Amino acid sequence: MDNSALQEKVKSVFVLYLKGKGGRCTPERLEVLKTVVDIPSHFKLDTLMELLVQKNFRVSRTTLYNTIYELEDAGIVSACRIGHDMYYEMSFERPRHHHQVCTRCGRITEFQNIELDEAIAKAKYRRFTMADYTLSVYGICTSCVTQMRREEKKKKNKNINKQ
Amino acid sequence: MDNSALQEKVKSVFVLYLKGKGGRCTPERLEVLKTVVDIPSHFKLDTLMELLVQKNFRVSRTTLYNTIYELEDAGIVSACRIGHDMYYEMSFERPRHHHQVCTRCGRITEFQNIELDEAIAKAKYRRFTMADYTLSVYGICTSCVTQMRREEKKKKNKNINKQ
DNA sequence: GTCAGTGCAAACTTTTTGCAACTAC
DNA sequence: GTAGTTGCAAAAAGTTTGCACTGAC
Repeated sequence: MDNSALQEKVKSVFVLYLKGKGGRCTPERLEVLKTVVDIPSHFKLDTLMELLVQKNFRVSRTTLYNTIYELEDAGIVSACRIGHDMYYEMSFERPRHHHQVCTRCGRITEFQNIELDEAIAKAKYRRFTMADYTLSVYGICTSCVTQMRREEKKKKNKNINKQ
Repeated sequence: MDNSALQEKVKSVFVLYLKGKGGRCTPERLEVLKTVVDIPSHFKLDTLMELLVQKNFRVSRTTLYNTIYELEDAGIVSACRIGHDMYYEMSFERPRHHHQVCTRCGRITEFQNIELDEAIAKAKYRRFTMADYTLSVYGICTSCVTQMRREEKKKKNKNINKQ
């Protein structure tokens, strides 16, 4: 599906959702949605704000929060806490994925793993019916490992020179 | 291991950690640690504050944050975001577990699942070395399901009486 | 015309920071 | 004695709320 087709589809879902609850299709909501759909992965509310400013579309923080919550409710956007920050991302028709957080550089990347998803879906829960889940994995990304090795080498060389 | 043995063990770990980095064993830190060890599961910083107040032990918020961060660093406490709130829990010598969050009543319970842990440990990650992870499962707990059914029944009965 | 939605400012919550006084070592 | 810690108060960051005005229906 190309971007404009996705845009249309998501928009119609949101419009239907709004109609269903007696909500209104304001230009703010539609523009926020459009911007969100164009973001390829997770984003902070601040980033979304900036993107809208870049488009010369002024929205208040209040409306941004309001709209994001509506989008969550409509099942188009999902929220997740990573570390100390709140991130959002379009979840509509995106395959499920998880987040890898590098505890050194802070970069957050995504990975998919169907076996894992199945294991979580099949797991037995205590007096509980699972509907959704978030998995965040913490560790070190390979580029940080490389960098750390390089730094260590430098340190060792310095020590040798000192002796 | 009974509670006082655990208390001793955890304390010695913390003291060693503090010595190792040239930190100091202040009465505040030791009392916070003792209180944390006595909490059976996850807690908010505010709850910890209240428990200390109940003990007539005055600590400032600043010190509480400071100490919790030290405890995290020492590997005694781990932090996790659930929904909009930050929780802490003693992780020292506790088996790994995950959180089930009921999206209706907000109650957070724990569950263990070794197969899941193994699946996560064995999973292939993209340019990344996994060190730790958090899994939060969202859904409805059985007591909420029961309550919802009861309410639905009541509603139906009302409608029948109206007709 | 009506009522939901918007934007602003202010409030609120949680966490961080600067600094003087204190105290563990 | 001295450096790490504490507690306060203020600042900062993120989110929510009250309210008058606006505009989608």
